[in-house]
Amino acid sequence: MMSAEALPIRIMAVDDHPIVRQGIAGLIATQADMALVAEAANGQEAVEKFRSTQPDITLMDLRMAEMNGVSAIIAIRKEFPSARIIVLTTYVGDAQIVSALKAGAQAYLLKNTLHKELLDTIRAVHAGKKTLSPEASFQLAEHAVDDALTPSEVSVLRLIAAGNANKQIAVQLAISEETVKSRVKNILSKLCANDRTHAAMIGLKRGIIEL
Amino acid sequence: MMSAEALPIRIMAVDDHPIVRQGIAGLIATQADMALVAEAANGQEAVEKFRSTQPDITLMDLRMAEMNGVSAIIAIRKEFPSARIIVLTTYVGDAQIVSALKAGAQAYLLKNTLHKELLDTIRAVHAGKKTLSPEASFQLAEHAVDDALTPSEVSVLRLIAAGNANKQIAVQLAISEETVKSRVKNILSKLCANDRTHAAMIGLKRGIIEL
DNA sequence: CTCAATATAGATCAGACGGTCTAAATCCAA
DNA sequence: TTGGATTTAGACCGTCTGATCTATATTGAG
Repeated sequence: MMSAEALPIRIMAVDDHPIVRQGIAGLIATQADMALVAEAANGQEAVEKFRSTQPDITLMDLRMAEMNGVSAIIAIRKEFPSARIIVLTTYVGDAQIVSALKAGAQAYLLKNTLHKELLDTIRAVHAGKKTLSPEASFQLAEHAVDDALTPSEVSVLRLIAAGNANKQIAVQLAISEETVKSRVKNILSKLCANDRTHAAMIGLKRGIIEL
Repeated sequence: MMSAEALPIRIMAVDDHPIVRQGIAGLIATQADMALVAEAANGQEAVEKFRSTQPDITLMDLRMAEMNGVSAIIAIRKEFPSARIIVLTTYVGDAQIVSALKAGAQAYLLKNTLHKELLDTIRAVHAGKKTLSPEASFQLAEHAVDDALTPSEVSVLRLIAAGNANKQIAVQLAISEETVKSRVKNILSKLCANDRTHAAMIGLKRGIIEL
């Protein structure tokens, strides 16, 4: 039989904002069954700290300098396949949610989540469950699976957003202008965009490309 | 002569993320000369709470639902012209910084600010000084004053970003298509953009328009 | 292995876009 | 009130864009 004072859930917080880490630390401190054992300000640090402390649960932001959250999740789970990671971030679009879950995140929470929901999720994931916040699920449901852009379409979209004409894109990707046009056509169709500008904005909103 | 135990600096935190407010609360709690007297999750709440508590210093995020930070600053300073407000936000572009300062903010800090710098700024602003974080100053210095878009140019840029053609923009703004073209020309020139798509992205990056 | 999806490439064409030039009405500040 | 900025509007023109159509090579999944 387990002791009444079981081992606390060991947690690492990864976020580039000191204030957010402070907030997580304060929240965890009020919970008897949890302990904050590490903090990291970017993905690189997160991987190193994970190695040295091996927390039960990692709270991970996605937008960070040095190494973004998705890359950090991939790196950590490559070394520690059983790592349990909860993404805790502001709205970044359905494409980012998909990437994070594919990379091996167990849960996805938005930062405007209430304290109780965050604590519940930590305990649920520690117990082996997978969860998605209602908002995240909604974002995913909004877009059918088949409207995902192919990698080469994404590369074209990125160059469109940077202000390149089809001809310039063709040169940079070493393909013909006609091919670029084909991809643009597909992009507009998949994203339901009126024109290339609209497509770039939708790509941003959905997290397919970054600013 | 003042007592050794002077009145603490009364602070309000405005941010739509509970975790950030928790972080600010935790930080303030460690300082003997400060006290958190109010919290608000959006601009609307911020105005109401300001009325009832009249804090010495308000820490204000910019991106919030209901009422954004700039509107809240304007509303608060209309009623209380001596209100001292520190903007505490993630990078949102030079245009937003200008708006916030014009609205009457005394200081502008990025959320990746270290705790010490935030505390220093609170004390400095409470003592009547105005400060800008180095990053904010840099963002401002990057763009000359004369490359600011006029209000009508901004309205065109917003419609460009929404995926409208010049003809559609003309109808929506009740002006001729030639006029729209004139504005587009000015926008491209002022923002140093290759095309309308590039202009929309730059507008976003600089906080001239929102997603 | 086979089917479907993807990447590639081309022709054609109307319409949209962006550059250049001009110019009048309005409005605000010096 | 006078000059400067803004807003409005137009002509002209070459280029780019997006729609439609076709068609082959490659690749990955079943």
